[in-house]
Amino acid sequence: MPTLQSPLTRKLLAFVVLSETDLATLTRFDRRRRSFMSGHEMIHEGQAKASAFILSEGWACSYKLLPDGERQIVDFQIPGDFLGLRSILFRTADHSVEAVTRIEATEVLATDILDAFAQAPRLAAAVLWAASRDEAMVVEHLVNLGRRSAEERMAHFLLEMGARLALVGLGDRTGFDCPLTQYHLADALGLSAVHVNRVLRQLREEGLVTFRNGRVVFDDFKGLTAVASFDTAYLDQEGPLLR
Amino acid sequence: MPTLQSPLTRKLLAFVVLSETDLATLTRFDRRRRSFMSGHEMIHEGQAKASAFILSEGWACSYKLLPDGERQIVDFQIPGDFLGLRSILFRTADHSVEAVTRIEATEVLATDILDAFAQAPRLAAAVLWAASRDEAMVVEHLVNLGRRSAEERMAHFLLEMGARLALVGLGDRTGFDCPLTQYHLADALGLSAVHVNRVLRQLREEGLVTFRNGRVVFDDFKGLTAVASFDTAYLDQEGPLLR
DNA sequence: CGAACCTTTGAGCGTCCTCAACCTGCGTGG
DNA sequence: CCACGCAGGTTGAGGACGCTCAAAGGTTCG
Repeated sequence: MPTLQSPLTRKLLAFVVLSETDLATLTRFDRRRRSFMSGHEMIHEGQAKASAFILSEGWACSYKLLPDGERQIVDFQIPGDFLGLRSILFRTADHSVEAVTRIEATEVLATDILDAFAQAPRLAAAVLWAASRDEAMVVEHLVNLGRRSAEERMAHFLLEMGARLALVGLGDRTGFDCPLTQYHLADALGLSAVHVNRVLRQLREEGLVTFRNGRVVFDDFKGLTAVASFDTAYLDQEGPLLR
Repeated sequence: MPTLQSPLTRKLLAFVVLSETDLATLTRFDRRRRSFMSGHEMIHEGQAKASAFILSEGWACSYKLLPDGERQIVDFQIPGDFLGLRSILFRTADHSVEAVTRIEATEVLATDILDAFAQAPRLAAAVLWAASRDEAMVVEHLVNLGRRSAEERMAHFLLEMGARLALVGLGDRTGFDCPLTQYHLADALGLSAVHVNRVLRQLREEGLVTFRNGRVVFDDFKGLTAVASFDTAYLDQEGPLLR
C-alpha cells in the first residue's frame, strides 16, 4: 500500500488494479490544490477551455440553466468525483459546476489526462470507467425524472446519495450528513421546492426517511428501498474487475 | 485519405486527428460484422459480460425497464454510435439495447478497446471524447425531462435527432426519415403515447414541424428552434480539437 | 440583531395521465 | 379475394399529480 490514498485513487482501485507507475502518474494529478467558498461557480456553461477538478472534500453540483432562469441539477459530486471532466474534452463547457459547501479540489489540465493516457493505458481505462460510472448515474436520474413519481424520485435519490457516500466512508445504512437545501433537491428532481417539502413530509410520516437539520436518517431502509425500487447495480461497486 | 471511412471513424475524426496507426487499429474493430432484425434485444439489463457494438446502419435504442413494466428510453443510436459501451466496462449491463429497425453492426470486445488503449493513446482519448459526447446528450435529455414542457421536449428532441443525423449525412434542415413510433417518442420523452399524439398535432397546427409516414419535416426550423431553445453546443461538432 | 435564506402550510389551477373508443393500413391465412 | 388480426394513430372525457401564488415561522450568518 502506498502512502495515504486520495478519494479518487480509492475509487479507481474499485475498478482496476493499478501498477506503481499508474499510481505515481495519478499522484502527479495532485498538485495545484485549491479551495473554494460555498456557492462559488467553478465552471460555467459556455466557458472555453475550462479546467477540470478532482474533488477531495465537500459537495459540488453540476447543472444547466434554461433561458427562463430555471435550472436543472444534473448530479451532485462528492469526494473522489471529477468535476467538469467533459468540459476539458469539449471546446466549451456544456454545463456549469458550483460548490455546494466549502470545498477542496485539485485542478486537472487537459494535458495531464492526455499525457497520462500515453504513459499509463490502464489508467486510461480506469478513467473511462469512472466517466462511464458517472454516465450510469445520469442515466438513472433520467429514468427517475421520466418515469417515477415525486415520492419515488425522492426515495431513490436519497438512497443513491447514501450508497455513494458509504463507498467513501461518509455514511452508512443509518443515514448521512447532507448539506443540500430543499431548493437543491427541487432542481435535481425536477420538482418545485414547495412540492419537495410535501414529499419529504409524506416520507417522514410514513416512517421511511427523515431529512432534517442537515442530516438524512433512514428510518426504514428496506421500506424505502422498496418504494424506490432501488438497486445498486448501476453503481458497479463490487470490487476490481480488471486485474 | 484512407479507404472508405466507417461512420465511427468519421465521427472520431471530428474530434482528433488520427495517425495511420490509429486508423489501422480502428479498422481492426471492423471484423465480426453482424445484422439484427428489427425488435431484436441485443443487450439486456443485468446481463454479464455483454458485447458492445458499433452501429453501421439502422437505428437502435437504449432503455431501462422499471418493475411496473414501464420503460424509459435513454437515447437512440444512429450509424457511427456505440451500442452498450458501458456494458463491457461494467460487470453487468446497466441498460438494455434494442434494434428499432433492421440494423448492421460490428461487435467490439472489451479486449479490443483495452488493447487499443495500450497501442494508440490518441484513440483512447477519442473514445473518451465519444463517450463524453454520449453523456452530454443524456444530460440534455435529463434537462428536457426535468424542466421542459411536453411541447418543448418534443421540439428539442426532433431538432437533436435532426442535427445528429445531418452530421452523418442522413438529414438536413428540411427534415429526416424517422422510423420511430409514437410509443418510442413517449418512452423517450417521459410522456404517454396519447399525449405525444396531441403534442405532435399541436406542433403541426402551429406550422412548426410535421411527423407523418416515417418522415419528420421541419416546416419552420427557426421557429421550432426558438420553441425548444435548442443550441447545438453540447453536440460539440465544430471540427477537430486535438491535432 | 437584522436580513437573507430556508422551511412549512393552505388554496386554487393546469398539464398531462388514464380509460375508452374508433380509425387506418398492412400482412396473413382461410 | 375477402376476413381477420394487429400495430399504430387519433380523439374525447374526466381525474390526479404537481405547480403557482401567497403568507407565516425558523434558522443562520454577516
